[in-house]
Amino acid sequence: MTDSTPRRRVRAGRPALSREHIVEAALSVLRAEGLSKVTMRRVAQELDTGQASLYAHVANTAALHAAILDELTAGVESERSGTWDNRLESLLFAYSRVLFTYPGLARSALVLRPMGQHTLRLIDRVLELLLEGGIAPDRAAWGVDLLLQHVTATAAEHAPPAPGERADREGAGTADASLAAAIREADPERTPRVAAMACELLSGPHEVRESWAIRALLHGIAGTPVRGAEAAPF
Amino acid sequence: MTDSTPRRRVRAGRPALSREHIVEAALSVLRAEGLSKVTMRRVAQELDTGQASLYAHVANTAALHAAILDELTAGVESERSGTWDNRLESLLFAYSRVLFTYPGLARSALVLRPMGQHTLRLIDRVLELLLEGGIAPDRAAWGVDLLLQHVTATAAEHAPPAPGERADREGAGTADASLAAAIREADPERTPRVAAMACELLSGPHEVRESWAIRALLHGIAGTPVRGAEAAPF
DNA sequence: ACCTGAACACCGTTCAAGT
DNA sequence: ACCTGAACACCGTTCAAGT
Repeated sequence: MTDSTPRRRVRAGRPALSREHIVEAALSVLRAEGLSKVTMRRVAQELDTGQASLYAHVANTAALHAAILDELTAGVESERSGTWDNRLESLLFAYSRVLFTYPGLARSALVLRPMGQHTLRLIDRVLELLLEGGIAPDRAAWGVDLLLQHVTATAAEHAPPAPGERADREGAGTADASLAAAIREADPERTPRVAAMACELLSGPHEVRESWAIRALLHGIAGTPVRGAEAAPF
Repeated sequence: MTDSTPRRRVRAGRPALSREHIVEAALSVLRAEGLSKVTMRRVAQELDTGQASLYAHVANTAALHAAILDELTAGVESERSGTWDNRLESLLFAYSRVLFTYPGLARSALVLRPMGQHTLRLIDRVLELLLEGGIAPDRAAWGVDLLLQHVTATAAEHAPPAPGERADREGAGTADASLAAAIREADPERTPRVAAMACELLSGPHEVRESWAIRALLHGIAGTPVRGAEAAPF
């Protein structure tokens, strides 16, 4: 907004570097080649400059990834009709879809804790829906974290390797499969319950489990007092 | 396992390399220098060999990290007395303590999904306690995931930078602080609820929030039917 | 079958020097 | 103030050659 006169000197058509341009370039690299290629070097190359130039606008690689995720969060919206809890679920699913599209980003998100404007909007919207559902403000405030954490962690866990993200012979994609194998082959002596309940542990398509999880979270958030040390009624 | 030997005393007479020796060496590097130093090169150096040698016993770096975490999980146990839910909470806290000690490991755990014998034991124990609490088996089976996911994600989010894990001027440690700042400075126009509830959003010491979260999860798991598509009663 | 040195193909970040 | 090339200090993984 400050520079209305782009001084394109070296090479025609090359605008001055800016945080905005950098994030834009990073996004295009992300879409084309996956998060593993969103490196300072690769993004700088995309902008026809040296990697060192980016550090004037972005603190480090983690900050760049956080900025990307916040940008992608801009498009996350809930359905406009339906009950509050259905709209909330659709909002979380929309966010989940972004994270599943770029699993590497989901994996970083828990650490990055991106707090850009779009992420704040998302938090605000979740809060709004929880309050609309009549959930006590103090429980709603603590519940937001729980809901977004769950969605993010789930994407990090279950999302397939994705575009250019090392789909090796045994990448992150087989994590689910090897987990299933480990549970199915559980020793009935050492881990009797896992062995006995292998079926239940591995049952259900992802969507159904996810829907259950969100309902369980809402149920727990709504029904668990913040102050009282007394046990919740089971 | 004996540790706290500053110099490589491991493989004194250079016995054959084995997966066990490698994990042991990796653990000692972890304890001394943090996860970021648990690299194929550094561990190989610890064993006085070339990095390529490790690949005969460990698939890749991720597998090595998973093996380490499973090993650390061996010591995780619940208190022996108290109500089932208090014992469960103590079990989760014990696991949490391991993850908080090596935050980098927590950060990887969601992706790694380590499924060694000790992790299976932990799952078995959680299942046992849920069933003891009278929670329906199908809900308990799906609930285990939710509980362990939460603990892991929380450690990944909130754990401080730790030993040798890049405690830079703006490492992962300030994530919490910058998040707090972002919420406190939230624009009342764009994000009115975040601005209005900043206090509630940021309130409470970690332990209290964590205890609330686990109670909320248990409450939700116990009270949310797996099959029924009907909304849970709020 | 296991072990090894060396190489390949990358990283993030810093810094002195330019403009 | 911004930009740059070059360098520093690392990575994971592969591979041909050894034993």
